Amino acid sequence: MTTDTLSTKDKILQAAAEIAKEVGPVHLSLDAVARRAGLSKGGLLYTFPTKAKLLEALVEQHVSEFDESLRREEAARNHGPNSVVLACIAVYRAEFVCNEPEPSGILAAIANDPGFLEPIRRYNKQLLQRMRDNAEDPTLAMMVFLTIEGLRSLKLFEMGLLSKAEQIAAIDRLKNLFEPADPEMADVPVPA
Amino acid sequence: MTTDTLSTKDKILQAAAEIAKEVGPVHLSLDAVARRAGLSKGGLLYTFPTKAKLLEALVEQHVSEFDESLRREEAARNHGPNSVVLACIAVYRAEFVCNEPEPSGILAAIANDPGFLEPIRRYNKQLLQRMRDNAEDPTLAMMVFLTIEGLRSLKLFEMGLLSKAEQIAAIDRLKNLFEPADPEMADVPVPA
DNA sequence: TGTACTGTACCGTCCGGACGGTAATGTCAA
DNA sequence: TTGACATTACCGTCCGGACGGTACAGTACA
Repeated sequence: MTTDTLSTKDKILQAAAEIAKEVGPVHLSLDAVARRAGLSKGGLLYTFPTKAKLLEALVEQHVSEFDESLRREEAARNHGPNSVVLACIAVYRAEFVCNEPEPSGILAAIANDPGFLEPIRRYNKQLLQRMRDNAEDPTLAMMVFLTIEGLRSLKLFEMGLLSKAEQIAAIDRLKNLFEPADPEMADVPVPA
Repeated sequence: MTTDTLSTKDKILQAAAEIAKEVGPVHLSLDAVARRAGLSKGGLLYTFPTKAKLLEALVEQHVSEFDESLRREEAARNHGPNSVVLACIAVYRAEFVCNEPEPSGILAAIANDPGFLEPIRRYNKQLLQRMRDNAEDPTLAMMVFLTIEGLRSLKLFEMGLLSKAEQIAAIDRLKNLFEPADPEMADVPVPA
């Protein structure tokens, strides 16, 4: 039951993200989503009673998926110093290596109603705080956050500026800023 | 005449960006833009014969404004080494200090038609190339590009994560990576 | 017997865009 | 310098279509 529901939900969510990406959030219609997801409009409205609920789910899905991965990576690092920053880098690296699709759904949600930014704002605020509190060099943590945000943005808008290798190199260089055993080296970047 | 025309155009462009920001790009209607810009729908359609043309102008305006500022800053640095990166940082810093509004218009354009990403993609590709070619440390140039992109993204989505002071500090720290007279220090960040 | 849909028909609203004006200003030739 | 026409910069109205959402009858599986 739950599995079936989730599966249908996921199909819808995926369809919505795809359509938003293809034709732009403005032209994301429930009819098109239903068609792509392989069910009727009635069925779609049965699962998500309004368009707003669908968009909300799109945002929720993305944030909670990221958070789950992050917590897992943090735990794997025993919540030690810099674990939040490193976990964040690891999650982004993984979702990048696994070729996860860009979250066009979020864009669609925001385009429909800027109010959907609020939960994301809240989450990011709290995340950045945790990154800094847990990092040995808070300023550097902020720089990492910004760089990842830059990579994310490039991905979100499908700018094909950097090759996969370049992006992974950037991520790994970021990681190296934190991982050297010698703490005095923590804010010295490795040479190119 | 021309001044009047430009003024009307600018009023429309500004109105469109404001509305997009307030109600979301999806709900950006020509009627609303006309109302906000203080003219009739007919007058609006006279200035921009289609909605697509309006959105195109929104994108064009933003890109060309940035490019003009950039070229100016580059020239001020006599096109010497690192001048592109430094100019880029300076432009972003200036438009940030001057409290320029976030370019919600671009979001609106993209939301209407992802095709509007293409010119931006092209511009960014060429910009990044120029940054690297002109920089003493191309990898570091890329990192700067990503960090600025991160700050941009934060601004675009109005995440109020970093205080003004923090953002300026981040920008200036970025600048310091390139500006020290001693070239051997070029990729060592100043301590926080 | 109910949960999870399908399929269809329909309603009200909104929107982009076309169109037909019009008033003010400019141009130019007789 | 005046009358004829052109251009610019708008106004107000209308329409076809799309979209979100409702309602409801039917169906298939468990």
